[in-house]
Amino acid sequence: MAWYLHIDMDAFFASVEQVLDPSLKGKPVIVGGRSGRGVVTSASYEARKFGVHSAMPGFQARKLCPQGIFVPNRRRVYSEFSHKVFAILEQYSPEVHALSIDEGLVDLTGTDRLLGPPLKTADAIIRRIETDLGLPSSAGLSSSRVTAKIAATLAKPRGLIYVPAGSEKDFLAPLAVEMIPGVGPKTHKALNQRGIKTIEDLLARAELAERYLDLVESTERRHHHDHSIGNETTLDQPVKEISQMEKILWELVEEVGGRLRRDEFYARCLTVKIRYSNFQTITRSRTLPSLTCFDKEIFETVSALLRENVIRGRAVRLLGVSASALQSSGWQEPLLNRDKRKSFEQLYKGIDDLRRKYGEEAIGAATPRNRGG
DNA sequence: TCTGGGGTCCTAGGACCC
DNA sequence: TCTGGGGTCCTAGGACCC
Repeated sequence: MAWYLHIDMDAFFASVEQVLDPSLKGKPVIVGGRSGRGVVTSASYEARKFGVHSAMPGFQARKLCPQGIFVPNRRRVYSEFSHKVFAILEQYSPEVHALSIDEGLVDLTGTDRLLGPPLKTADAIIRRIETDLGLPSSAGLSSSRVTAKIAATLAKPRGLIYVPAGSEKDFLAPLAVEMIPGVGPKTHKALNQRGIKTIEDLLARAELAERYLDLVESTERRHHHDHSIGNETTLDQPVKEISQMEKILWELVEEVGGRLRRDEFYARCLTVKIRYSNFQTITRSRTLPSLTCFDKEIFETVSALLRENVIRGRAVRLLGVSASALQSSGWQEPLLNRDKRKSFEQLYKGIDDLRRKYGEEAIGAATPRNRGG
């Protein structure tokens, strides 16, 4: 019998902030949403009482919860805590999958001889995360991965739901279809229009059930078969000038290029993303004849894509750059002749080191980058 | 003061090849 | 003389997730 434990951290970013600053404990902490166009990325349960939730525009959160304590996003800090959480999970099973920064799937199949019954282990894991790191989490334990995930969601906050083998259908049947991961607003609406409101309704329509539940199961199977690295930014003010857009594009390129080199990847496909102020969004991509991880080459491609595709005179509110079809540089054939590539890599490594040491402004390149002069 | 930023996956059409 | 059928790659858009 397979046993899957799905762990989902409660209000993860906000909880980390409360651990790092205990004076925030018990208070309505809201991460993100401080600047004009920002949105909330995490809200403590104290803040949720006021109706604040993640993805909510900041101004709305402030209106609902004026006494909220707004703190900036600290992605790197949350990543470090995420690693600590997974380090704990890995002590209970060799099969641990990170599904996101704050969700993990632990395969407890066959661990009972060593650790005891899965339910006992599940309980031990969430206690351990709480005592070692001070972080609350919720969990679902089931013989199916999807059911475990749904159970973890229903268990929130600080809960554990166990779905005994054989009772999965009874557990799922009364739940709303939108509880199924992968069923978002559009699919939800489409299903509702056909009179399908619960998972039981869905199961009664064999052909649909197959489609959606298959879709869900395959979510688990399909790991990162590809991979991409991107950076995008919403502008403080919409921009109409190409030259201004290129300055911003250059900053995005430096970020993407830096990450490619740090993670030792070459990209074969580059994409530029343009969102106009009416929120219409287009992407334009180009597959390169050869691989690259160099800022200058990336910039040449994405700025060409921008110039060829942006509609002149229309205000742009967001620009993005992303690199995909990545290949690890560890085993990649040399793209340039060996010596040339080496010297390029040394040059870029030097630049990246300086940036790390002295900050982003320490060193530029012979391309526009100082936004606003 | 409408709507972030990081992603993954799926679909669908066209080019191109055999 | 019309018009097959399979496969892969590329591109664009969109749904969805955290």
